[in-house]
Amino acid sequence: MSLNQVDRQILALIQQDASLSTAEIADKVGLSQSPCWRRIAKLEQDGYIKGKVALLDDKKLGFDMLVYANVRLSNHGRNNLAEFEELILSYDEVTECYTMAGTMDFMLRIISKGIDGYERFVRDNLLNLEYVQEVHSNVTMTCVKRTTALPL
Amino acid sequence: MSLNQVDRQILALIQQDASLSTAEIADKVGLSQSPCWRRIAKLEQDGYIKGKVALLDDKKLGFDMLVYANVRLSNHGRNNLAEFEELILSYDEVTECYTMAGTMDFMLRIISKGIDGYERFVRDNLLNLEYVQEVHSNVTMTCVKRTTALPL
DNA sequence: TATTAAAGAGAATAAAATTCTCATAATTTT
DNA sequence: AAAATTATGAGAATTTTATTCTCTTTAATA
Repeated sequence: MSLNQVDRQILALIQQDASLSTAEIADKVGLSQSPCWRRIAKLEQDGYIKGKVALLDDKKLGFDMLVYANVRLSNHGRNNLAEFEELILSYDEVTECYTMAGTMDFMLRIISKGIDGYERFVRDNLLNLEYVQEVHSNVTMTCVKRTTALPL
Repeated sequence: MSLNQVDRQILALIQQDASLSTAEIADKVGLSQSPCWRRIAKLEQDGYIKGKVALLDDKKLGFDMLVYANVRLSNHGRNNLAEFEELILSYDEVTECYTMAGTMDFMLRIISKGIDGYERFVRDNLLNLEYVQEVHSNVTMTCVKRTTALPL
């Protein structure tokens, strides 16, 4: 099952604004409402659309600290990767986590309230773990751009 | 204007799933539909909710390459920050961009199709610029976690 | 060329969003 | 403390949107 041009257009639209009505979308892509609706339903069914979410204003809610932290585990820790990853999933402050090519590190995106909030998180939840060998914090200053949209 | 417990609950819910109906949300937070709707409307009005978007499956759409690139500008480039940032905004492959504390670098989150897609992007759009001094690519391997939700 | 499968249009229905009116509780003012 | 104002909730009414259905057209296949 593959996507045609209209499908891509639909995806491009709703990844920017999921509050568009199917009628509006239909209009923009040159379809009538019901087939447009069916396409969207199919895109969800087939898993192209993972979900719809509201994006909140982090600054306004007090989250003024955004840090990308590189975490290096000890040899011992590498045998408990599953455990570490479970923990990461449970920490709401960690909004993203990747393993990196080259190094044996994890990169974490950590959002918190103030430097103190960040320090508390790192101390209590990362340095805490015996198998965490090193945490290197890369603090962001200004957000120039941030979008969830893919370059379709 | 400040948020009460119910407002926070509402935000916590819709940042996870924006397809919930106001009736469902109302139910979960212990309100009836209309006041719940009004709260949500106010949260939008007041800017706590920046928007609603559909999250797409990047892998499924062919975006299998995710890189965090550190970009260092020359002295000359630092006098054209505005121009550089404008460009960044125009590149759909760059989904995030921050200036970093400490260094005078930018950190870019770049999503593309394959190594070749990435290389093409960097060559054509970054190395291209005379005032870009250095691009350091940090390639991600596995995505352990990724959410847009704030730790409310 | 006949036949089947995909995909679109438009109308009908169901569900949800939005608005309105009224009641209650909290807060402020006198 | 009483009166008045404001904020917030409930429920019904209305409008809009999502969803389903039927029919037609187009495209693909035998």
